[in-house]
Amino acid sequence: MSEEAWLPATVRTAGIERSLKAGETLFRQGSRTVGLYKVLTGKLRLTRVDRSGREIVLYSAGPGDTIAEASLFAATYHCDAIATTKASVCFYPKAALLAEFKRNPKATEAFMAMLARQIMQLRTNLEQRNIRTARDRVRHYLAVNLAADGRTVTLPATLKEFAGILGLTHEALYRTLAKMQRDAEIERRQGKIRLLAGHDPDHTQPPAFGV
Amino acid sequence: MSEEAWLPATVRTAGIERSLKAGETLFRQGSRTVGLYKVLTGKLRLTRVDRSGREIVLYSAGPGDTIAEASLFAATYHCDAIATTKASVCFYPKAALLAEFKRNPKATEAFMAMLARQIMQLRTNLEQRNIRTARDRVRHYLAVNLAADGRTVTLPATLKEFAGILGLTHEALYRTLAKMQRDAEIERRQGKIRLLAGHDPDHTQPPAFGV
DNA sequence: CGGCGTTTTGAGAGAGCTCAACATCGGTGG
DNA sequence: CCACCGATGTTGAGCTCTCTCAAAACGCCG
Repeated sequence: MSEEAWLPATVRTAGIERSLKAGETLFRQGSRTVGLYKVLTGKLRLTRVDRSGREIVLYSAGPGDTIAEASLFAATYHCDAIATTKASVCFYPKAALLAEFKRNPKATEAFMAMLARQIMQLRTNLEQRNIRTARDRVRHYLAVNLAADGRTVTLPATLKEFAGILGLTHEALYRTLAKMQRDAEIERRQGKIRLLAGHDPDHTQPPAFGV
Repeated sequence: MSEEAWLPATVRTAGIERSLKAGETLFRQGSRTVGLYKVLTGKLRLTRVDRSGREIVLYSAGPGDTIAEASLFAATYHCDAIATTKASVCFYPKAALLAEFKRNPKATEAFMAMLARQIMQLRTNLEQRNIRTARDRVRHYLAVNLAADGRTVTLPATLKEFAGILGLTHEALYRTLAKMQRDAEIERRQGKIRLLAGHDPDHTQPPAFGV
């Protein structure tokens, strides 16, 4: 997840850089955990393979994101990490981090907060997967990932990747986006989507009180 | 999530018990966070309401589970907590916990580990939601929730609740279970499901290496 | 210029959702 | 003790939506 601040300088310097070619594997589900990684450049995806051999995307990590944090406390990784594009990561050994946490409460709290944020993010993803129609799923994604202007969203590099994140086939996504364009609900330009007037996003976490 | 050990005695005693009637709300999405809760008896469900007004279950918490941990670091709760049955919970004020974490590294590490486990759990749920057919979803649930004997699974109190956890309509679940019984894949007896021979569960996290 | 992967569009089929009716169970009150 | 009532459990039929398989532009890179 995107969080720059939690790594104290002492640990940051212990990081070991590594670069990966597109398609290269960083770690596999089941292999022993050695530490966590921070994405410097490029994109990695965290995936699992279901029983029908289909690859499902658990998370798509970009620069600044940290991956495999949860594995700090597990013996083995619980998903695959594969480079989607050429990428470079920084590796932080498990022992160094745990030692640092023992010493530095600040770092600990920041790390905990990051884990907490990640949990919320995952809950949001889970919510997303419960939406049945492709159109509403796209809408939900847009609502959650709106830029500061409240009108545009930057899409993942390829639509195929986007489809994977949404849990749709790419065909279904193409069709849905095309339909939404025809209906003047969105506008697509160079990897960005713009919501058009009359189609305000519903805020997934409204400041709603009251029973 | 189920974890008994992370609460140090000093904080445990700061807990305030509270009981809820079936259907009563513990907290609502959007309201200010005051702390986290541990379920003592009964069941609570964490839900969100999607735009179509449908309630979706993010998590179903039973005795021993802790809920709203992530909210420790957030200003507002990000989902609803509603008692499914008559229930009692123990409330731990945010400030007390944070203070304890500053003092007690052991507690901190245990809490972090719990967050990490929860992340893994959520990833598993996410994986589950990617399964399209009801039958495979049930199979996946069974595989992940098998008791020690490797053959039986205790279901949630009602099938409706179970359907919610699986992200299916209750009708679809009824039909699927009935079919699986007809096919002699499972056996249902008093709230439990038993896998029958010839239908070994696939282990979702196999000790698989290779590649 | 020739692959190779992404982007599109087409047609068909399967699976769950929706709406609807009915059975069953447990608790409540007459 | 029994009738009533609400919620859960169960089954039926039709519909809609995505998935799947297929094929064809399009873009990029060697």
